[in-house]
Amino acid sequence: MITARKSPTMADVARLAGVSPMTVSRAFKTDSSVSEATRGSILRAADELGYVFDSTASNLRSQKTDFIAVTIPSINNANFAETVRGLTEVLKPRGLQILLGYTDYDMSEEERLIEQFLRRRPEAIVVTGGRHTPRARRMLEKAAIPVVETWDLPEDPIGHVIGFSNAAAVHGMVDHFVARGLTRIAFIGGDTSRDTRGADRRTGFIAAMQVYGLDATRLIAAGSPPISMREGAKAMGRLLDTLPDTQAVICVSDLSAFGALTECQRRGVDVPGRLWIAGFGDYEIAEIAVPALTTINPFPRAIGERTAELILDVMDGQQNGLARIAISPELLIRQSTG
Amino acid sequence: MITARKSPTMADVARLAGVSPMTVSRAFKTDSSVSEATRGSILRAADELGYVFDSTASNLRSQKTDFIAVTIPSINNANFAETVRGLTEVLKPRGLQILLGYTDYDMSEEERLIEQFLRRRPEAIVVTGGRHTPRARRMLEKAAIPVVETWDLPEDPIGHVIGFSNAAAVHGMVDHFVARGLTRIAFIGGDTSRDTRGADRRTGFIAAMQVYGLDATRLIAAGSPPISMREGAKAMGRLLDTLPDTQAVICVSDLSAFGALTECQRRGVDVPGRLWIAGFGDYEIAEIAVPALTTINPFPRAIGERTAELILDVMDGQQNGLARIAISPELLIRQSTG
DNA sequence: ACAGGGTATGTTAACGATAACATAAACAGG
DNA sequence: CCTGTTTATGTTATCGTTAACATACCCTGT
Repeated sequence: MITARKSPTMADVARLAGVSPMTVSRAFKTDSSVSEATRGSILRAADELGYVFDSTASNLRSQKTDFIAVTIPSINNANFAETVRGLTEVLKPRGLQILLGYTDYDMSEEERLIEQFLRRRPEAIVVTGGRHTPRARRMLEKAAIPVVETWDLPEDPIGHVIGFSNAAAVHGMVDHFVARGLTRIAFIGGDTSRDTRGADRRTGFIAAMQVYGLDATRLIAAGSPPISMREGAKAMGRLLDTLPDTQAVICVSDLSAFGALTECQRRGVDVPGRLWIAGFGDYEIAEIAVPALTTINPFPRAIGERTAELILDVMDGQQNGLARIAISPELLIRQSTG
Repeated sequence: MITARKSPTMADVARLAGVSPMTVSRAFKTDSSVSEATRGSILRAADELGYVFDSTASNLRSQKTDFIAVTIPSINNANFAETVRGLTEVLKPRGLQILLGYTDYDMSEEERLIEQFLRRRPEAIVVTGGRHTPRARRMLEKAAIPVVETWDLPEDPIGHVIGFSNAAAVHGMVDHFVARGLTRIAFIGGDTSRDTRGADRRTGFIAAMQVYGLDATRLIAAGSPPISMREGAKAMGRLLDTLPDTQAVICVSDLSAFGALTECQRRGVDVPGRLWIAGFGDYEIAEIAVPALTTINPFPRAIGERTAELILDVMDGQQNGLARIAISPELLIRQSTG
């Protein structure tokens, strides 16, 4: 800390090791042809000087950053975290690093992030969802790198797509309930379409109810998305107060579903005896709650893994056209529904 | 996509706008002195060409990356997520971007990450916890940037510290239970010290029990940290089977505490009637569970905010020596304990 | 009218690595 | 023994931006 002189460069290491800077550069990438003796003395010299490789220079000259930019709606969400883990796990062995940002479910924040990220010259960019501001969309379209939209199956994709239909998944859940003989089914979700995937789930609910000619107006709006356990509980309170004859509730996520369940526990409402509750996402809480919650597993880890594999294929020239990979969510029937 | 020619540079923009590249550079940083007319025509030219500012070149020349490197143990953890949110919120307005990586509670993975990150020349680096591999420690010591260790109060810190004593926090919880007259208290945690903060909590538990001359051997090891809800439930099963006279259980986190609670629900064990349960972290589930869980709030958001503020102060030359900021966790007594 | 000071722009060189090309030495095969 | 190939290293120029310095012009006050 006393001597704050400039940090050493490859030239310094080269001088100490008695070789040219180019040889030092080669010694630092494992695949290159440098004799073991030379590499040894270079690494020793680097260690002695406390040399730290400078990626910023390397990035500029080689026009490669080894960054994969990723935007997710929230960093505090087990589902998106799993997608990021899937991505990381596949990309790390290839020396690619994730540049992660979260949008707080805000499209204009997403736009800001995308702009920032593209300036850093990532090798590819992964975004969550298929809806973006016009400017964000334009930036992605013009970016000369692979673009992957995930967690959705947009009709008019920008580039590659790896996801599923949120609407169809919830539709399938309604199908199941109707097949079991229920008719008075409600939906708890956020009160705006900030969370577009949540809005799609509500859309799927309404569409399914209408297919069966059932009342599709039992919709409880529970605050600004993403709604929390607490908001789920409050919404359930309102539902029990205003539509007490409801037979089943589908919640926009497992978190709100669990909150709803706790409200039933507080009020002594028997689940599933008097009311069924289902969620979305297959969070850990859904499996362990008492009763365990019926939910939908969208395979978030697989979304991340497939996305990473696709990116690697594109980089290797193995993938030519634009991919559109549909993940099939799985309906998990548990004790909370019958 | 048809024309894949090289992307335009400032020189191209300059040519089209009829100015020098330097003026383009100035036009792209808001604070600089460029006439409104010139800036306008430059931005128009940039837009026409689809120019995207190249940070990699800027970073190299200006020796500034505007990156703040941050490593956390897990990306799927509401507590660490809050810390990252606190960091982001304070750093974003200053144009600083977080370079986030997670270690999976693995010190050698942390070492790998730190090395990768330092190569990217961040303006500062934030790590979670005070224990690192010798090499990681050396790299941080030699890094010519501010280093902040968080979520802990290490005795021999590398640089700045913003955190709290996990041991002392749990000690305080034991104090409370003992004051309420309990003597047979157990601890549920992971079975290795991979999660050093979890291990510190167990240490604090044992120390406190010994202070009161109580049996400090009611320790249930529940798998590799961080332990999940499921593992918490399994551990509670073992506790009820082997030490049925236990009066209270302190769990290493709210997640395992909630898992433990569900096991009691499945077995018909009354909480808090027959057994008290407490957790750590003040996750949302602790507040909404029925009964609500007693826990400890370590103010993860504040840790992030204070850390970011400290970094800004150091960068502004407002902070000279090494900071050591102690956060005081808050004990939250809820229905699950009495 | 002229020194003094700000404002708007230009010129030059450099940040630290490496792609592309060049070369010397070692080696192999007929 | 000589040509052809491989292996290990060196030389040169460059990636795209901006720090540092230079300059031209327009004020303003006395």
